[in-house]
Amino acid sequence: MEGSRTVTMGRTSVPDSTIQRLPLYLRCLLEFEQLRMPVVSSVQLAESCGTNAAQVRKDLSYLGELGTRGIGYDVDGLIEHISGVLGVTEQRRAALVGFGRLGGALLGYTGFPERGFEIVAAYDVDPAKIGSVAGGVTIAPLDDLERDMAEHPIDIVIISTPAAAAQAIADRVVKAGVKAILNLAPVRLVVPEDVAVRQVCLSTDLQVLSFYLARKAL
Amino acid sequence: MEGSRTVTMGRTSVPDSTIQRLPLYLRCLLEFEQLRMPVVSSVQLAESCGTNAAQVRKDLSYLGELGTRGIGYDVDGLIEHISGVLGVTEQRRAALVGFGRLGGALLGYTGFPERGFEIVAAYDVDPAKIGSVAGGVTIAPLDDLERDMAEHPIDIVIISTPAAAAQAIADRVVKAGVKAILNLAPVRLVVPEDVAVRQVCLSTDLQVLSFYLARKAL
DNA sequence: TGCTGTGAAGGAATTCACAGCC
DNA sequence: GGCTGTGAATTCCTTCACAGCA
Repeated sequence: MEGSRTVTMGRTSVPDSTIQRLPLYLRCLLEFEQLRMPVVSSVQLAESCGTNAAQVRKDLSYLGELGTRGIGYDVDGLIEHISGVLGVTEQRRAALVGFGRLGGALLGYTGFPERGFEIVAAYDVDPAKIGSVAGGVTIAPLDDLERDMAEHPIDIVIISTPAAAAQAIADRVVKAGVKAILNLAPVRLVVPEDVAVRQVCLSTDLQVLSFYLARKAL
Repeated sequence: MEGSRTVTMGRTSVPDSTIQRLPLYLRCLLEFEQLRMPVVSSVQLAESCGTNAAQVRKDLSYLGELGTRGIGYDVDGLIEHISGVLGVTEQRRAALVGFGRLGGALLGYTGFPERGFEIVAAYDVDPAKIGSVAGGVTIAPLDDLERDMAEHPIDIVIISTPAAAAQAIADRVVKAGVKAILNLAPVRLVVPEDVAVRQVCLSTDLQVLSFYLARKAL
């Protein structure tokens, strides 16, 4: 990852920026579905997710000819299709490493399953935490990680350890065959290029906001 | 924000993409500082934050002529300068709305102050939570929000309520004069264009990772 | 007529390559 | 010689505008 710009997809290729918007489209479509709307236009979809209609049409056209001219997009069909492209039609198996406050919050979060994810295992090094149960999983010692993953493969690992421990964890899970990591620790992970990493850092986002405040005040 | 691409900055303008990398540079520079390195080159900085040297030089050049040809960038000076541009030289005051598991984790997080932020107030609607203390602040009833903010202005509001409540909170804090919001609820907030919003959604990131897994498996 | 799908145009961001300075 | 700063070139993304179809 890190450097890749587009991803081959069937005969054509989907830009990275489009991929990042697909989850957003999906979320909006699910709202339209709950409103019992059978069809949406690119204008409606754009409005509900804060883009413009041309963007929506271009993005969706990368996935195929999903709409009907003169009518719009079938909501259920589009949900189905985008879910398929994102690979969340069946549940993805995630594991959590680092059962601190943040890790605990994630284990308790009930929104993942309906978005295609389930946290099926959690690990920590602290003996005091091992054995406790949260979100339906029992915290296991970090040493079990490799054995567990060999028995029950994991799609995505979520790292919520302190910064200092994150790289070592990444190395271990990569060696265990994991190809996708969500990193919540404030460090840039170094991984082989066939491993996808996404970095979430609230401090970074806060600093970006701070920049806009600073500009505004000038 | 939402739509803005570049931001005027003195006589010139800084691309949005550059701004998003500044916090990353800052983090790496702080590591160099701890290693007692007085000077870094664009190559070193690029390496430590996973970009390339040309990118680093371009980005930094938007902020002024901060380096010395033949030598590199003065670490302390650059930290100072970027902190200034990001507006985190003095502590920013943040307030948290929604003291659930995630909100609690944020209040407990000790990393914010060293990155220029302090959570100075926290609110919730649940009477059972009001009055409890976490991370040095007492959870106040949501109704106190406007009065508190009138007395002690807040720079940034962090919304960690359920999705359904987020927009109403946003409306209230915007009315109270807040110009920057970090939204952790999985909904697109609608705000006036002079208000900056950043959306953090782990499900979205997980789905993007899932996409890459799906492509890999094809 | 209404709305999608898409080539073409326009605009941004990244990378290149080298002039300019230490 | 080494490294920054930056116009120019390239690549990527977005927007436009309209052809094509229900």
